[in-house]
Amino acid sequence: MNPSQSLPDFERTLGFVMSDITRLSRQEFDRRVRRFRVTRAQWLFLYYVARTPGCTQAELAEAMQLQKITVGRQATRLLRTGWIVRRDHAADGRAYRLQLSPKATRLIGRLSAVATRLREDYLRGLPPARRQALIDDLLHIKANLLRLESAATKTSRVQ
Amino acid sequence: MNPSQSLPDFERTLGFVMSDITRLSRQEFDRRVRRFRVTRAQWLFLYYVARTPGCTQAELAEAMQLQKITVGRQATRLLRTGWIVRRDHAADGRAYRLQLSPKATRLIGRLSAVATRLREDYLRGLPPARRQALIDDLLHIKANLLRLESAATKTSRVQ
DNA sequence: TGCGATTGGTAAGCTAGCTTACTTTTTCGT
DNA sequence: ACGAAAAAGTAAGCTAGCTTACCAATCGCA
Repeated sequence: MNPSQSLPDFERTLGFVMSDITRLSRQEFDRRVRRFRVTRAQWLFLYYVARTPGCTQAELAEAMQLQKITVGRQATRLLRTGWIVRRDHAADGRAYRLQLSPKATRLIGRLSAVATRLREDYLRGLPPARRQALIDDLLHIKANLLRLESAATKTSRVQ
Repeated sequence: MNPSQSLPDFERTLGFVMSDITRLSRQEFDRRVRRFRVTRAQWLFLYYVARTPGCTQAELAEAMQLQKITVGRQATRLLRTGWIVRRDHAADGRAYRLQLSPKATRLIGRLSAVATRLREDYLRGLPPARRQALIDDLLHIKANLLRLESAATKTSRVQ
């Protein structure tokens, strides 16, 4: 008389497993970097800025696939806590240019090492060939989703 | 002179691809069910309640791997909009029992069909054997993460 | 050259997660 | 049988995402 019998099995479907993995790895990562007093969202932000120093907030929003308001708020928080600096854009009076502060520059390397270590930990026991197949298949799925997205938003995609 | 060269390649690492997939599939799902006026978090909540009707909020938090306050707030929202009903627990004066309202019961089947269809869409072109390998590998990763989690929280896991 | 459209950024207000702290009720060991 | 510990739920206040709406600066074309 288990009432769940009429519903499709979902504990093992892709979406559920992937969101489990996303959640678990986020939690584990957060545990490991808690001592740096920076959240995962903030670390990601800093990571992207490190890759493209001097970028504007709108460029960052495009790269991180976030709304520009989300980026703007995060930038304000990171500014307040001294992880980034905002400079006026020389050629565009509306825009800022974002740079890492020195202490953020020092931090990035260490956080990136934590991420690499975590990845090694959760991939333990998976042979290289399986890892490659896994990433290939996930990229295949991502391409499918991008196709669905562009089909759905051929009208007025507003980033 | 690309400043990113000193940082490890990450666009193709597992974490980034999986979070891309999670985000893209969430967005696509939201697009497809927007007409039902229910968010993904709310649909998930209803789905779990459908599987275990009469559960308490604490049981639901355990099953969904959320904090009980998160479940409690969502329950309040869903109550306000008439998707669930709360009954007093007969044997425990502290607890509620959660049930789907009739309109939610009617909804679940349709939403579940949307999810199934979406899964078919984003798996298109991936042969059954690859699908099986993919889910096996993801479950392997999840098991690794669960081991890391239990190692980290052998002291005072507070759910 | 000037004006309408686009773009960079912010504001307000929502959902949804978290931690910490609390009240009330129940459970369980002595 | 009673008192301490555990458990169910809520409150407050945070991060972080979203949509919609809005300024102000810039661009582009007629």
